[in-house]
Parts: sequence; structure tokens; C-alpha cells
Amino acid sequence: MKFDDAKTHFINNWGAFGSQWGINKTMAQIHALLLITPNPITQDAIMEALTISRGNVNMNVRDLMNWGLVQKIIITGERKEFYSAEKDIWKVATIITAERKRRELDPMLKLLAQLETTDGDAKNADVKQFKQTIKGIRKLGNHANTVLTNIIKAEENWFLNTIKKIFN
Amino acid sequence: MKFDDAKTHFINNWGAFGSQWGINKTMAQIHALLLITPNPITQDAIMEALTISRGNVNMNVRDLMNWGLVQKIIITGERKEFYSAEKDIWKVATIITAERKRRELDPMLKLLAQLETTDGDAKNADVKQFKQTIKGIRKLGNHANTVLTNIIKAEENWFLNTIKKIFN
DNA sequence: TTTATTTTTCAATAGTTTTTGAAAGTACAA
DNA sequence: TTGTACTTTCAAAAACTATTGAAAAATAAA
Repeated sequence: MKFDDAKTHFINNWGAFGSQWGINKTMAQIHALLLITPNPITQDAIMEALTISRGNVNMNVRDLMNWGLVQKIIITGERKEFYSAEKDIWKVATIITAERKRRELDPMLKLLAQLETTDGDAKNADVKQFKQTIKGIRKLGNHANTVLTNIIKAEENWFLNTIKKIFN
Repeated sequence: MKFDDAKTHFINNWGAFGSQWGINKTMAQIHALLLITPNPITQDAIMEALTISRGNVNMNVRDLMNWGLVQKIIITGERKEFYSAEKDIWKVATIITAERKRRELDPMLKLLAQLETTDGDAKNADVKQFKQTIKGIRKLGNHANTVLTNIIKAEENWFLNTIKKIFN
């Protein structure tokens, strides 16, 4: 496959993939573009590469920065602002994992803990099933929480250790 | 919290949660309703419980059946069809994991394998970064693939063993 | 077979999310 | 300070997704 075709394929598929996961298609595409672009680029370059509007770029780049996946780079002598993505895929995965856990799993566990305190006739079949279901989900959720926390920690430690090695 | 409030809370939050994951809100709500309902219920009961249309129920119940999360139950003497959800949360998680892997991860890995064969000047910085990014994602993807496959297998074996125990 | 009941389909409608682009806001340089 | 280059905002429009409900199809009973 020709390089330019491959690039387009990657960006578009990454966008489609993101949609399935509740991530804005354009955000995923911008992320894909920045992942395969070695040097920081401007908002105008993103606009042109993906043929999308200025506002759209601005909004989604901000979101990517909020996720911690993209950084603004100031280049001395340049008036425009440049953007660059974290390129280490394992670090990217850790950031996304940590962020989704914080935004989704943590609130879910909080809700489930609340729901477990529901009162109601313990002999009623509906109440029984409700309590059992909530308990099951909470157990699974707690398990996921432990696993994810460890993954996140392991990666952070690995990253810190790498940094330490570099500066020793 | 009163039982009925808790029920409503659970169903609505599960729906909102599903939306974040690219799952139709109503589908997630129907699933939640069936999870906490001990006995099989009809489409009419779902319509009434969630105040949604007949067509909507029919469509989303079919989707849930395609996922393998819900079964149609025929009760002798009853004209209507009844529906019931798999209640074992670990089994539910396994089904969802297996299905999402099949629908999303597998095609993604296929694409990445293709993209890795891209030709282009190996000294060009853009080509270099592209290849490196694809390679990184593929490695992570393969890792995820291994982990998920093992989780799915472990759960299936556990389930099979349980079945065997019952019939021995 | 005919009739009654239930399920399924799908075009139309409603609702939601994304995108645009022009105007307002900032920051830099002369 | 004023002008210029650039960034951000946000109301309106477009695109996309979900939902309705009535008609068609399927199924079971009479």
C-alpha cells in the first residue's frame, strides 16, 4: 500500500473505531493524525489534513489536551501554536485507562454502593433479585477497579523508573 | 432509598452509562430491567415499565438477543413471548468482552497488520513515525488480544466445569 | 379456512450530537 | 496605542441516531 493511502486508512479507521467507544470521530482522527506526525503541527495544518473547520479543530484539540493525550508546544520565533501527541502507545493506553476509570467506573461504583442500601421486603422476589444483581455488578466492578488500578500503577512506575534511569 | 426509586435509579444510570460506551440508551435500560426482574416478562411489560414504543422494544430486545445477553422464553399455554436476561454478571461480562473483541479488536488487528506492510522511504521522518506508531499499536493490540482471550477462556471453562458438576 | 392476537418492519418524525463559520476575544509587534 | 495575526466561542445548520406507530407479516385459535 502507498504511504498516503495507508495514512488515510489509519486516520479514518481510528475515527470509526473511536465512535464505537463513545469518542467523537473527529477527536479520534486528530489524535491519529498527531500520533503519526513526528513534529508538532498547527491547527491550520490539522484543518487542512482532515478538511474540517477551524472551530472543530480547536474544540477537539482542547478535549485531547484535557485527556492529557496532546500538548501545546510553543516554538520561539513562531507566532502560531503547535500541537503534539504523546507517542508512547503504552503511556497513551494508561492515560486513557486512568481517565475512563475516573470518569466512568468510579461514579458507577459509588452509585452501586448507594443502591445496595435499598430497603424493602427481603422475602419479595423482585427485591431479592435486585439486591443480588447490584451485589454481582459491584463485585465485578470492584474487581475491575483493582485490576485497572494495578495496571495504571505499574505503567506509572515503569515510566518513573525510565525517567530516573535517564537522569542517573 | 425506597425500592422503586432504587430500581428507577439503576435503570436510568445504566442507560446513561451505556451511552458513554457507544451502546443505545434504551438497549442498556432494557438490559438493566431484565437483569433485576427475576421472571421472564413480555414486550408489553417492558413497554410499560420504560414507557417506550412497541417497535423500540422489539428492536432492542432483538439486539440484546444477538449479543447473547437475553433469551426468548416460550411458556406453554401463553400466547405471548417472554424474555429473560442472563443473570450471572461474570457470564454477562464474558459475553460482552468476547463480542466486543470479535467486533472491534479483531478487525483492528487485521487492519494494523495490513498497514505495517506499507512501503515508503525508510529514511523519511513521516514514514518512520507512521511505522513506529502502527507497530506500537499492534503490539498493544496483540497484548490485549492475549489477555482478553485468556479471560474469555477462563470464564468459559469455569462455566463448563460448573455445568459438568451439575450433571455429574 | 377464517378470525384474533401478537410480532415485526420501516417510513416518518423527533431528538441528539457534531460541525461550521463568522464574530468576539487575545496577544504580539510596530 | 493601533493594527495584525491568531485563537476561542457559540448560535445556527447539518448530519446522524433513536423512536414512534401504524401497516404488514406471522402465528395460533376457533
